[in-house]
Amino acid sequence: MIHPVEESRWRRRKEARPAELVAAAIELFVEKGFAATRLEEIAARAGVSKGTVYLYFSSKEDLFKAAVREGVVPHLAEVERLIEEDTGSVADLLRNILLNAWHVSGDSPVGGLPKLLVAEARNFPVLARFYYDEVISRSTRLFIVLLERGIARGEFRPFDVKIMERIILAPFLMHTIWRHSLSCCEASPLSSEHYATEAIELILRGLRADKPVGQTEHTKPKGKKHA
Amino acid sequence: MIHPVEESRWRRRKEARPAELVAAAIELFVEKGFAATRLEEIAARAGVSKGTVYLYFSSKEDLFKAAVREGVVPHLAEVERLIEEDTGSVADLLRNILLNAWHVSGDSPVGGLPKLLVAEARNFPVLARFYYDEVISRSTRLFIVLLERGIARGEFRPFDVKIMERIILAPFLMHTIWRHSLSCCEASPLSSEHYATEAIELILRGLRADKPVGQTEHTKPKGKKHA
DNA sequence: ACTATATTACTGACCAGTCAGTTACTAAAC
DNA sequence: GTTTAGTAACTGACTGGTCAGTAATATAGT
Repeated sequence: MIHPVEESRWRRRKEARPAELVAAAIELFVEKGFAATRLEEIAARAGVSKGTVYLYFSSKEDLFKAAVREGVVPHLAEVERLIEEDTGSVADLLRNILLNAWHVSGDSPVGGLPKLLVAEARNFPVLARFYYDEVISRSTRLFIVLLERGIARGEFRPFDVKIMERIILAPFLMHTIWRHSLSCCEASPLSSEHYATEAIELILRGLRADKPVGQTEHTKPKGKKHA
Repeated sequence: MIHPVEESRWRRRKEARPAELVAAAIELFVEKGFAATRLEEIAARAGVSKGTVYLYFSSKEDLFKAAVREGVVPHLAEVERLIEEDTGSVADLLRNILLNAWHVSGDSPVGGLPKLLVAEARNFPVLARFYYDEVISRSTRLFIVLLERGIARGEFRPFDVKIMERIILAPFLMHTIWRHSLSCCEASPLSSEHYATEAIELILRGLRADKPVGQTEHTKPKGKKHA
C-alpha cells in the first residue's frame, strides 16, 4: 500500500498566519475593493478557513489597517530619511524620490492602495481617516519641505507649495490608479518607464526658476514672470 | 371642513420619470459607488418605488449607461467642435478647454464619474468598457490632436503625445477624484480656481518649445535639450 | 489529557430583481 | 354628468442569493 504518510489536514502556524493573511488581504483588497472582497476568499488565499481570520484580526477593517501599516509606512520612513540627508540638488533629490516610489508602487501590490482608498473613502470613512493620517498627510508634508527648499535655493520659481505638491504628484498617482482600474480596457498600455521620465521632465521644466536654464546651483534667480 | 383636496399618493408621470431617475442615480452612484447604491434608494430620491425603476430601465447597469450618455457625451461633442474651429494659439485653446471642463466637473455631479469608474472598473468590466469607449477614448483622441498641432506649429517642444496626454490631464482628473473621495478627510480644501491656474501654468511651461519664450508662432524651434 | 489552533455550520442582515395586486386616469355607455 | 369597464402606471412584499461575524466542534502538538 502506498500512502505511507497520512497527510494532516492542517498545521498550527501561529507565527506565520498574520503575515500571510495580511499579504492575501492586500492583494485582494487592491484587486476587488474593500467591500467586494469576501473574507472567505482572503482566508482561502492564505490557506486557511474563514474562522481562522478572526483568531488574528478582530474585523475586516482591522485587517485592512494592518495591511497599510505593514505595506506603506516603512517606505515613508525611508523617504523621510533620504530628505534629511539632503545631498545634491533638490531637482535630483525629487527625481530620485519619485522614481523610487514609482518602482515600489509598480512592483508591489501596495501600488493599488491609492485606488482602493479613493474607491472606498466615502463608504468607509474610518478607513479613509486612518489612511489620511497615516500616509497622505505624512507624504504631503514631506514633498512640501522639498519644494520649499527648492524655492529657497533659487532652483525653483516661487509658487504655492501646498497646491503644487498635489499637482506634481498627480501624474504619478493617476497612472498608479489607472493601472489598477481602467487599464484593462486599453489595447496597448503605455510604457511605465517612459511615462515616469516624461512626467519628471515636464515637472522640472515647469518648476525651475526662469533664467535660461543653467541647471547648476549658482544661477541667481531674477524677477519672476507671470503668464 | 377643510380637506378639500384628498392628496393622492402618487401621480402618473410617464414622461418625467426617466430623467428624474437618471438624475437621482447619477448623484447616488457618485456619492456611494455603483455597487453600494441600492436601487430602492435611487427610487426613493426620485420619488417612486423600486418597482417603478424597472418599468423604465431593464437593470442597474442600464440606468448607469443612461446616466453617462446624458451627462457626459454632450460635453465631449462641444469640445470637439471647439477644436475644429481652431482660433488663436494652441496654448490658449488648451487652456480654455481645460478651464471649461474644470468648471463643468466642479459644478455638476458628472464630475464624480471619473472616481466612480476608477472605483468600479475591476468589478464591473462591462461598465468600464462602456465608459472607456464612450468617453475616455474619445477625449484622449481629442487632446492628442491638440498636442500634435502644438508641436507641428513649433509652440511645443517635441514629446510623445500619447504619454503626455495622460500626464497633463492627470492633475485635473486627480483633483476631481479627490473631491469625491478623500477630500472629506482634510481640514482646509485647496482653492479649485487656484489649483487649476497653477496646473495650467506648470503644464504650459513644461510643454513649450525651448527657445526663450516668444509665445508667437514664428519662432523656429532649435535642437532640444535633455534634462 | 489538555489546550491552542483551526474548521465547519450557522445566524442575521442585506439587496437586485420579480410579480401579484392596487391606484390613477380614460373613455365608452347610459 | 354620472356610472362602469378597461388599462397604464405604480407599489411593496417576496425570492433567492450573498456575506461578515459567531458558535460549536474537531484535531495537532505537547
